[in-house]
Amino acid sequence: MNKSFYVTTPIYYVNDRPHIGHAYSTVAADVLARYARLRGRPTRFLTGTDEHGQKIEDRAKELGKDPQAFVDEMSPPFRQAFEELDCSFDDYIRTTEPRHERKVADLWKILEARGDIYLGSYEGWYAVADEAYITELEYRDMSDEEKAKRKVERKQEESYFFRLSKYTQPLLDFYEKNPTFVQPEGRFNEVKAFVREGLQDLSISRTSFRWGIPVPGNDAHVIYVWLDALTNYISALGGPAAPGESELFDRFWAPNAEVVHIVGKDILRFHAVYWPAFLLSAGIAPPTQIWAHGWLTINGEKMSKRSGNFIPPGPLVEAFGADVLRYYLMREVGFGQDGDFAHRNLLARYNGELANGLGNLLNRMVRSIVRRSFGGLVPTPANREPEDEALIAAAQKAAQESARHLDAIAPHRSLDAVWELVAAANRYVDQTAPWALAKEGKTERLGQVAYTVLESLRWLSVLIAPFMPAKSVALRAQLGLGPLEPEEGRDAWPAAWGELTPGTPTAPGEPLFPRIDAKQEKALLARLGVGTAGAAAPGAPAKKSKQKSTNEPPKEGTIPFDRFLDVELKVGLILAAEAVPKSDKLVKLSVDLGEPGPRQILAGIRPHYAPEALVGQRVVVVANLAPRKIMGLTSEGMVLAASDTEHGLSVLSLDKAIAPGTRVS
RNA sequence: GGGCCCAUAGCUCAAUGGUUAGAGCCGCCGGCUCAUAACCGGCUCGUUCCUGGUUCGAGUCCAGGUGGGCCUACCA
Repeated sequence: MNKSFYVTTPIYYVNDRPHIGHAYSTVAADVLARYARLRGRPTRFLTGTDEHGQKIEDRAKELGKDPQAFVDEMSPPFRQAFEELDCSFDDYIRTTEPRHERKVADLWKILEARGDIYLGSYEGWYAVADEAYITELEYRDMSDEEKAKRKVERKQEESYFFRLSKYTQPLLDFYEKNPTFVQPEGRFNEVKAFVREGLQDLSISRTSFRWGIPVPGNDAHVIYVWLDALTNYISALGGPAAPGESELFDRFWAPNAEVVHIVGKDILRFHAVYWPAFLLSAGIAPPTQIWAHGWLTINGEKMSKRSGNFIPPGPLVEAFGADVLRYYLMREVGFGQDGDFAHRNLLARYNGELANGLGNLLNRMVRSIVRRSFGGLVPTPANREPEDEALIAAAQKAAQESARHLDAIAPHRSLDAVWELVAAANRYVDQTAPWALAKEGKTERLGQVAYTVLESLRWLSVLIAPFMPAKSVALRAQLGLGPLEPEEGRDAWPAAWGELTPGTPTAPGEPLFPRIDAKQEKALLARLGVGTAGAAAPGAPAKKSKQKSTNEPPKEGTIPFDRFLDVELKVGLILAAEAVPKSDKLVKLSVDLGEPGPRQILAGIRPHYAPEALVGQRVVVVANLAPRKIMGLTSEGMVLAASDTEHGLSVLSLDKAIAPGTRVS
């Protein structure tokens, strides 16, 4: 278990402000890092920002700023947000730092020396927002809104390519040998399926903008942002580097090190396919594991700036404290699954689990029982009764299980296991009824009972430490203990019962988690700008719903009327039709939509209709569909049709001569 | 079109092929009173999506179907 541990978050693109999703990834990585340190493992935790690319260049220009000045302004809020969240990163890398840029160039030269880089040219649809070309199909399947949002444009440029195709088989072999390389497993299946289809060479340079790392030996090109960005994971360690050249690289990117990249499911392919391919080419071992977590919705709705549920972590930290937010994020959502961030649920968990559960346990014992009966000193344990043994067993089980789940990167399960102990301890207090023992003057037994609970609390202070570092310190302070001080090589996870020293003065203090009553709750929610409508009821969290809220929340599976109106259906008169050469299905139609000129629309109806039979037909056309290019031809709309296996396909047509261009409703 | 994943209580989720399918939350009833209107106990709610199959035994394995999510592809 003394393998060194290197955990990373994605580096965050600075064309955005920090939000709860960034917080989620980073907190998860922090929990793993803090846990590893407690276990005595040499640990390194990296986060940072991704600062190159066209989007940044454009945005800076819009603002009339130098790109460097712009990113210098945008990066610190991330760092600050993570500091506020008590994230214990050892390094914060920015891709505009010289230490990084140098290493990206080094990696490029290595790939080039391997013969895996060549100069070619590339034409396709380019999504400026993603800094990536998208396939013809992706383009076609994308809504207009989406295209505008992602700034998709046609582009041709000279480009360097990485021989990704060469790595199809090596990657498949690598996956075979590393069956837990990608987690969760379902995501790994998707990755494998993608690679199995065969990989295309990857364009890894751009000439269309300047804000990037220049290609070594050809200043006309800058290096593709993903090659740039992914390299951060090693550049921050001083890699690529020959053995002995960089101590960090030797230590944390070594055969005996465990390297875990925490990523969002949206960037899995870059991490699970491109990144290991680059590394294989460079003769560097790929990471141990890529963990793809899911997305958070906010009170049941997709997070977006427009709908006002773009949640920055700052106000939440202010309202609840970093630890509570961290706890909620890690407790509520199964890691790897999508989940919902619901303010109501946060409050429910706060009161139910933190205040009533752990907070009250500490309070009833330290501030009341120990203070009154033992003058605030940790009592001396006496003979153990079976019920005491049961609680000790519960503590041991909680420690083992929570560790097991953290080892498996299942933080929510880990907390589940810890709260089993909280519940067991509260039950134990009820069963043993220390107040009755005090009344009966059974001091010895009372001492044993109190000690057992205090020692359980000490264990709990360690078990919660990865999740709630500040609360761990506060809890330990009340027990008369100093903060945990992890040391490499010393496993601090609780294992031995009875390390709490009798006679230690406890320090009863304010409640660890003061209960939030209904009135405060209302005020808090108002301050956070959360209405009652959007918040899920406790115990009945909203299932993720795609609807935007309107006056009356629409029923599941329905859309509001105005959404329907977004689709412009019109009567179209087919003026001409011909089969598209080299296509089995496509028919090229010329359709009158009552506009100055006819539209060219492609339809996959060849097997069911002879082209000439279509001429003169009045059909229903989606008139405001984004144009799509299919087999080199542009289609400016869509003809509605229905099909089943029995009858084949049937085009919707009108039985009266309604004028072309008439709106269908 | 191809593929992957999922479906268990009102909600969120557990259950190496092996008793009577569990836990938390919500709800109801009761107890206790050291404690933060906290804590503890009890109760209600299940055709484990459907139909078949394998097996001594299926929530679990297999086939098909239904519903949902996702990946992928020259279906608008």
